[in-house]
Amino acid sequence: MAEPKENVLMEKITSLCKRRGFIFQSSEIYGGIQGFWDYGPLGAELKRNVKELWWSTMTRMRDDVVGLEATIIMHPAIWRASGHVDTFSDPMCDCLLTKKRFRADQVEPQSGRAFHYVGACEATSLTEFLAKLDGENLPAELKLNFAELFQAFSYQERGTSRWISHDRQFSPSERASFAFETLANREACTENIKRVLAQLNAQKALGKACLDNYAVLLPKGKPTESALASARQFYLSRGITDPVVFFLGVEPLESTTRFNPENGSLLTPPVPFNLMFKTYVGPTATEADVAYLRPETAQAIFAQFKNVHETSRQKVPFGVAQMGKAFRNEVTPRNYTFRSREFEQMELEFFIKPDEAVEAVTGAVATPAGKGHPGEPQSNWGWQLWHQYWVEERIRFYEGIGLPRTTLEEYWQKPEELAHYARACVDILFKFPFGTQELEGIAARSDFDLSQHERCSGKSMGIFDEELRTAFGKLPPEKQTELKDRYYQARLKYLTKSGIPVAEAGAAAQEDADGLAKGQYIPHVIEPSAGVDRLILALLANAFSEVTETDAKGKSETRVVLKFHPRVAPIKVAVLPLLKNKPELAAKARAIFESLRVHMMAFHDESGSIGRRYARQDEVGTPFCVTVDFETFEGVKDGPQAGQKDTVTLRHRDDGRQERLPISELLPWLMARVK
RNA sequence: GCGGGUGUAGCUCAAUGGUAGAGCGCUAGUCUUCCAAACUAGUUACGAGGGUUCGAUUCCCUUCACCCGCUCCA
Repeated sequence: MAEPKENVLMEKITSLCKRRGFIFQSSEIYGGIQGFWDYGPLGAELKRNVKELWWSTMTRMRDDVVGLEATIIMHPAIWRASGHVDTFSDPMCDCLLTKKRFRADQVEPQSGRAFHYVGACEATSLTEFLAKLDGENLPAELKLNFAELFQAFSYQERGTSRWISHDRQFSPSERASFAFETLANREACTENIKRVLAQLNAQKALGKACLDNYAVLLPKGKPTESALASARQFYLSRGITDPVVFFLGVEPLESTTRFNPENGSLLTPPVPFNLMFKTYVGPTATEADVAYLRPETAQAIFAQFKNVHETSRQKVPFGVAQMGKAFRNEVTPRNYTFRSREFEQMELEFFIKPDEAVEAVTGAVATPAGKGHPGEPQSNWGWQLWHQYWVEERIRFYEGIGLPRTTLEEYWQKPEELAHYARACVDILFKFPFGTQELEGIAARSDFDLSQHERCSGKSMGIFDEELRTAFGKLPPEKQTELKDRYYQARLKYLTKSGIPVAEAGAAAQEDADGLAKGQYIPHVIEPSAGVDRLILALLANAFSEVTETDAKGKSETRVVLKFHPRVAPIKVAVLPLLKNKPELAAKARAIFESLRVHMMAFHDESGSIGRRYARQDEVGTPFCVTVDFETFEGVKDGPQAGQKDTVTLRHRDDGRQERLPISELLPWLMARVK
C-alpha cells in the first residue's frame, strides 16, 4: 500500500524527529529495543501540550466528566473479567510450506484426504543404499532395520506417483489397502522409518536425511501428485536438494483446521501468543504472583466506577476520563511510533442510562436527525445520539489542534466486525503517509463492562435513580411491562452469552428487569479511546512541509517547516535580538523572553544570522518569532506606527509575514493564539 | 515470529584486507540592520559480539535495530 514516495516522506519525518529532538529510539546506545520510543525535549513539550488540551477539553471544561489516575498494575482478576487474558492470547500457527501465519481459531475448517509423510532423504543416498541392501558391505544393524522398514512402508518415488517397495511395485488397489494398513499401525511404522533415516544421517557417505513429519490435505478430486509435489517442496526447504519422500499413508479427515486452506500444507501446532505484559507482584515469582501491565486504561475506570460515582456527586449521564501508559506485546511493532509496545492512551468512559430508562423518564428516546453534531446533550438521548455526539466532539477536538476534517476519515464498523458486546463503533482515521490508520475508536459498549465486573467481583455495579423510580411508577401498566420485557431480553442475552445456564440467566434477568422498575440499572457506556503517540505522529505528519527557495546567487535550498497549530507547538515563541553584538538589543530580547516564559514555552536564541535563527524555529514548528531591532529603541521609521517606541517585529512561521507590535501587547496577543 | 533489504560523524554520502574523507549541521569567536551570509577554530562515525587473518570497517558466522511484505490494533 505504501508507495516509495510515501516511505521517503516517513523517512524524512523520522530523521527530522531524531535530529531535532522530538523522538529517539529507546535504549539506543545498547542497540535499541523494538517497539519502544522516547520523546526528546521538543517531543516531550508536544506530547504534554496534546495531553493537557485533551484533559482540559474532556474534563475541566465540562460539567459532566471527572478524572481518574489509576495504577498500571491491577488485580489480575480485572483482566480475566474484561476478557483480555483470553482474547489477548490468540493461538497462532504457521504454514510449514509458505511460513504464512494464521490465527488458529480463524482457519477455515476443511475436509479431504490427508497425505502423511515422515521424512525424506537424498535420492543418491537411497539409490546407493538400495544397491548395498542386496548384500555386501552394509552393517548388519542397518540392514536389519531396513528389512523391517520395507515390511512396513512404501516410499513414493521422487517426481512420480509410483509406489515402490524393496521387491515389487504396488498396484493401485494394493496401494490403497497398504496405505490404510500402515496408517493403522502408524506409530510403530513411523518409529521404524525415523530410526533408519537417523542411521542414514549417521552414515556420512549416504548423505543427508530429514526426519520432520509433514502432511498435505487434498480436497476431493485433486490429483495425488500435488500432495507429493508439496511434500518435495517442504523437504527441499529443509535442505534436501533432491528428496525422496517417505510416505506413511492417507487419512480421511472432516472439518480439520490443521491445514492451510490456500495450499493444503500442514500448519505448525498452535502456539499461544500472549499480547499481555506479564510480571510478578511481590518478592516471589510463582504463578500465584502473576500480574499484568494494563493493556488499556479503560478497565480501571470500570473497576473504580462505584467509588467515583459515590464521591464525585455526578449523576448518570457522566463520564470518567483517564490518560496513561498501556502495554501490549504487539506481534510486529511497525510504522515508527504508530504501533508501540509501551504507549499512552487518552480514554473516556461516558456512562449513560439504558434506553429503557430514558424512555421511562422522558416518554421517548430521541433518534438521530441526520449526520453531524447533534448539539447540546438532552435528557431524552439514547445511546445512539450519545454515540454520535461523542464522535462529533472528538472530531472537533482534532480540528481544534490542527487536523482538518479532510485529513481524517470516519469509519463505521460493520455489524460483523463489531465485538459481540458492542452496538456500534466508529474509528477516526488519519491519512498517514503509510496508509489511513486508526487514531481513535468511539465504541458504544452497552453495559457489558460493568456487568462483567459485577459478575466477576460479586459487587454490585448498578446505580439507583430516584427520578427513574418515580417516573416508572407513573407509567401505564402496559408500558411498564413493555419496558421491563425489553430490558429483560437485553439482560438475558448478555447473561446467556456469558455462559450462564439458561434457567439461572432467566431468573437473573428477571431480577434485573424488576430492578429497573425500582430505579436500578447498570449504566451503559460510550467509550472514546485515543492513542496519544499516534496522535503525535499524525500531528507531525500533518505539520511536515518542505519549502524550496532559490537565493540571490541562484543556489536553491530546501528547508523543512513544521506547521503545527500554535496550541500544540512545542515552542510557542522565540525571542531574538536582531544582532548579537549590540548589548542593548540582547538585553531587551532577554527581558522580553523572561517575561513571556512564565506564561508559555518560549525560546531565546542569539547565535547565527537572523535568517538562520528563523529557519531553525521553522524546522521545529515555532509559530511566532519576536525580533528586537533598532526601531525598538529609536521608534518605528515609517508607516502608520511611525515614531512609536518599544515595539518589536513579530514574524509568522507559515508565510514569513511580519507585523509590528508594542511590547506591552505581546503577551495578550500571543496568549489569544496559543491557548 | 517468518521471508526480503539496510546498517560508516547529528544528517546526506564516499573510500579501503594495513584502523577512514567531504558537504551540511553543531559549539565558540570575529563580523553582520530581517529569512540557513562570510571568515577562523573546534566537534563527532565503521550498530554489537565472535571467527578467519600478522592485521578486518571490508571476508564468514551470530545477534540487535530499522525499512518492505504476512499478522495485529489505540
